[in-house]
Amino acid sequence: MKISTKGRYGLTIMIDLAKNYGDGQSPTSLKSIAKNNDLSEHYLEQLIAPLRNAGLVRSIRGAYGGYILGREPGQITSGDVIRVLEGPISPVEGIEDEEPVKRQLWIRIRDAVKGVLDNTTIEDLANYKDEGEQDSYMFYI
Amino acid sequence: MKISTKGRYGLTIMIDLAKNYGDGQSPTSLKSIAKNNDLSEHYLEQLIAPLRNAGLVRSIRGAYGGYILGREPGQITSGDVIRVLEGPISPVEGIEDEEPVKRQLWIRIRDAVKGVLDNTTIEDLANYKDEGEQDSYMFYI
DNA sequence: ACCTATCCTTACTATGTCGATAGGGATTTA
DNA sequence: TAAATCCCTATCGACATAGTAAGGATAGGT
Repeated sequence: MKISTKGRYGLTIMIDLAKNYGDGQSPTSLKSIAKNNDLSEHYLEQLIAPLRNAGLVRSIRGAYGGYILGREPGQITSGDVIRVLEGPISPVEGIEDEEPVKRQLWIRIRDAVKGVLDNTTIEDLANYKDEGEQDSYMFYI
Repeated sequence: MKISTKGRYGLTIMIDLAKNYGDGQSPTSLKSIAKNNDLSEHYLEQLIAPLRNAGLVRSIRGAYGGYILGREPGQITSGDVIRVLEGPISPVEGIEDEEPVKRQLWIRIRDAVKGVLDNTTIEDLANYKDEGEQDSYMFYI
């Protein structure tokens, strides 16, 4: 029941691109994103390929190339990113094959997660300001 | 982002035990549960061991033995079962290590899933009656 | 006392995914 | 034409999943 580094690094990429969005649209290189976040550039290349295929980012090749967001940060949700990199948002494979008793449980979970992911845009994440201590009590399981 | 067969079969076991709960407390054999649900008895043995260690089921050894729920079905949540078999409910490993921007997203997802799992008891699941067509439109991703 | 049903434990295996690393090719700007 | 960048395919070690295999321990029924 975990989101892997694919989805997590994918969000990292998208948030970085969102922060650079708009200032003359000069592309951001993967190298700088990798360095910024202390990640393997080579690994990020594999993650950004599906994001490009899905139209979530556009690429500019050649020297001084890089990536820019495919549309406004407010028009891309974290659900868009997670779905591309992790597959459908669902707590089980083949939810429709489950018997009704458990199916309704999986559907409730799925809809709860969708509710969060589809209502949080990349813009929301890029603009997030840490409000301080409001989450210090949050680490119960 | 999936719940594996461990958690799913674990719920299946608990629901079966809940259905037999109360009628003289005669234990239910794993064999019958396995047959009922067309699962490998041997595999279920491995899943029920942690459930027993956690006190969610009690075992009676010997001929005519089997398992009974460790407490009333209404006092056991699906979250109890999932946590025992799948580990902590959290969309990422080490949520507290994530930077605040993404951490708040993971926390929202975690709390949404917890809300469902911790408020659905085994009794709820065992008593579920299929209401018919109310979920025929539910298979969008 | 013995047989058998059941629980209990450990070991093994096949398959797939994760999280990269390796090595190079294609394209564009200066 | 050199350098920066995107692009593509292959490979790899570690780990988890979903079992199978083999047998031991316990207790009820006869």
